[in-house]
Amino acid sequence: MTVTLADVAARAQVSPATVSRVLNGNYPVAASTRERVLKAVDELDYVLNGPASALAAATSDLVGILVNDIADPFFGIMAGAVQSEIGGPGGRAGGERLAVVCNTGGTPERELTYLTLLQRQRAAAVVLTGGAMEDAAHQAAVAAKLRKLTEAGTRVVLCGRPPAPQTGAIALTFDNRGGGRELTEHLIGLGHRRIGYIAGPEERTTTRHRLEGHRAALAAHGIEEDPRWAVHGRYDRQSGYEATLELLRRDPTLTAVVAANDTVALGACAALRDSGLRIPEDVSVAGFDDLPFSIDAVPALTTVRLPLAEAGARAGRIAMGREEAPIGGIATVRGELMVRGSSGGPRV
Amino acid sequence: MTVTLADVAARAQVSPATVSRVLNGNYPVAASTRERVLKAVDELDYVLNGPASALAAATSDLVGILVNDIADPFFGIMAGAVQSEIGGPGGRAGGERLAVVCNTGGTPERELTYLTLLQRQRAAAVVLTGGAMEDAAHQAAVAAKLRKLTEAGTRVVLCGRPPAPQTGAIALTFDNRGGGRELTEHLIGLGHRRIGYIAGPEERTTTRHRLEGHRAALAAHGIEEDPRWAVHGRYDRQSGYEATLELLRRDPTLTAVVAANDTVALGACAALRDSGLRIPEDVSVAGFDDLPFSIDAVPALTTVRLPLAEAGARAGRIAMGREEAPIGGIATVRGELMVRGSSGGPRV
DNA sequence: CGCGGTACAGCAAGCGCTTTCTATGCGGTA
DNA sequence: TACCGCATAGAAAGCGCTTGCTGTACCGCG
Repeated sequence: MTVTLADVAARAQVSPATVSRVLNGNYPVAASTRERVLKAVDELDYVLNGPASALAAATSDLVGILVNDIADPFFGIMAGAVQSEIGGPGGRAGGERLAVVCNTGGTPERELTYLTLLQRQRAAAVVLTGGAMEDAAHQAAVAAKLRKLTEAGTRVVLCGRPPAPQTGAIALTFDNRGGGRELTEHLIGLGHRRIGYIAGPEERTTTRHRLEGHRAALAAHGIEEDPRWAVHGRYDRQSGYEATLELLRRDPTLTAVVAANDTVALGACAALRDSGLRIPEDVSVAGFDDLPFSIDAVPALTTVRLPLAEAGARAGRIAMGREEAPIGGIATVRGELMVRGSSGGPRV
Repeated sequence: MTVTLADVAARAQVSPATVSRVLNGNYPVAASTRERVLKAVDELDYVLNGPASALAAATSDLVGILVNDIADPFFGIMAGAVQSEIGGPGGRAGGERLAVVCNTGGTPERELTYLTLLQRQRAAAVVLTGGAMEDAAHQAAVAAKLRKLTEAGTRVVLCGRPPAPQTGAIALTFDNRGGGRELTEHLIGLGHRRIGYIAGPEERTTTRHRLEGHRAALAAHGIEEDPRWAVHGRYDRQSGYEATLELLRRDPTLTAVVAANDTVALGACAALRDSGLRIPEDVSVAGFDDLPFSIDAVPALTTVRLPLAEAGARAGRIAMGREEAPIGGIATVRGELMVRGSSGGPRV
């Protein structure tokens, strides 16, 4: 039925061992033999049995990439960058690796299940992207899982996620707090004092850090935050739209709105326009991430650029052992303030 | 070192066979025995060895999803939908499947390599998304690969791709031609006669079909197309920007520009604005796909909505054998014209 | 009381590959 | 010429799991 190593061996008149060695290329094989084997492989159209090989060699060429939402470019960009570095087809590395992109939907259970599934597949490495859940029980469970993975020799890299101490995981953390602070300071510098904030889901680290940065900026400038100025929502456009209307209802005198990310900011812009407000003349808007479409918003979005592709690529290289891990296993990746048309001085 | 089935068996005082059966649940096991086994599994923190199990059972729980560009929401949305249906964690199906999202970058070699890699892993199913390359040699190679896969029992589904006859693959094809035609007819109906077209890469089926639809509309209305009105580019924003400038240079009297997709349309909008032209008063713009951000463009983009999530979900169900394949193995998925602010009557 | 049937549980043979250890042949050196 | 070592190929023992087949109780029934 299906052709096996043994078939190839028979055809090439060598032992299965020799065929295996030709295919893996980590043992001396005479050139003439090698050619004979390769010819047989070609003629029989032989394809290695991955599971069998993984079992025998106790290694696998699978690399897991966990993302919260694969339809969101924020994750897509990182995942693509990781994949380009792990040496899949077209990658730079030697062996061919299969990237397994897992969509957790941001739910703890699926995150754990995928981690187990990857552990079951004996994945060579795992990259977790995006913010973590703040639920203590879940964090402990994930940490335990990560520890198991690293102990079993799987390299674990966190990309855009807070460090997971005692797990052996390498962390490339985004400086969400610093970026958030810089962004709000920019608005304050423009003269804004009444600034609304549309935060992401409460239980996410990313949400909390960005909000903390925002508040730090307010505090640093002696601005007391009105509790009405902050709303929590999801990381999507509709949430931004609704939250903005809510914000406007609570305090129509706001002169600026900071969104949890660019997608939310787009929703905010739509809500403002639909409310008859001009951007930035009446209300300034700012986002976070600098996703590709942000520059095409009208006016172009002021935001904090996160080097998603670079971070993802680095995470991929570290996962493959092709780049040294940062000292202490933790590196902070900074964002860059991008001032564009959506922010301006407040109306007088 | 690592705990195996045998360890669990020993601890539960049963044979390995019994443990396996408890875990797979496809053979009667007394409730008391089952509990003892599960307790042992829990206590030992046992995780099944995927490769070993796949080898022994000659099946795998991997499902491959090929996309051209994972950072592009067009593919991300489809991939996410497929994944939600294949019964991974959170999915509806029973067994837990691992979705393997492979980023081909739109290159033939990587597409083939990934297909081989999936074949090697004995994937349970493979879903190919997005347009195909029109290179004859490559198409033949892919067709051969697909045939091998289906022959080996792997279900193959094409989502948003032309059918691959004689391969056993099920095709869910987007009606790009019909959508393109409808879109251009809308513009013609508004009074436009001088319409520029920014096509995608030449060798893609998607590109060709959309362009054919456009031309069919022109022909149907007796409009002779000026060769200067069409430019080819990539499916990205920058390409749209540059192509639009080129179009404007070639014929400044154009009253409308149709883009290969929404992303390209966004670039076109930017180029028009930077050229001092108003949308749609001076030039109308239209896109294709109706990606989430299209409604947030200013003015909102007139486009053809493709039911990406629905198609992806259906592809996933078919791949899992949970939905019957369409008769003849081919189904056409139609787009829906979305008329929004970016298109209006031509300037007089 | 004996027998067929049912409901479990175990044995053991692989699944297709990798890899250690062992064999063989040959050239070079003393 | 005899011996040693190197280069290369093969034999065979698993890797950890699944599953067909073979027990072995125990039940109910005639």
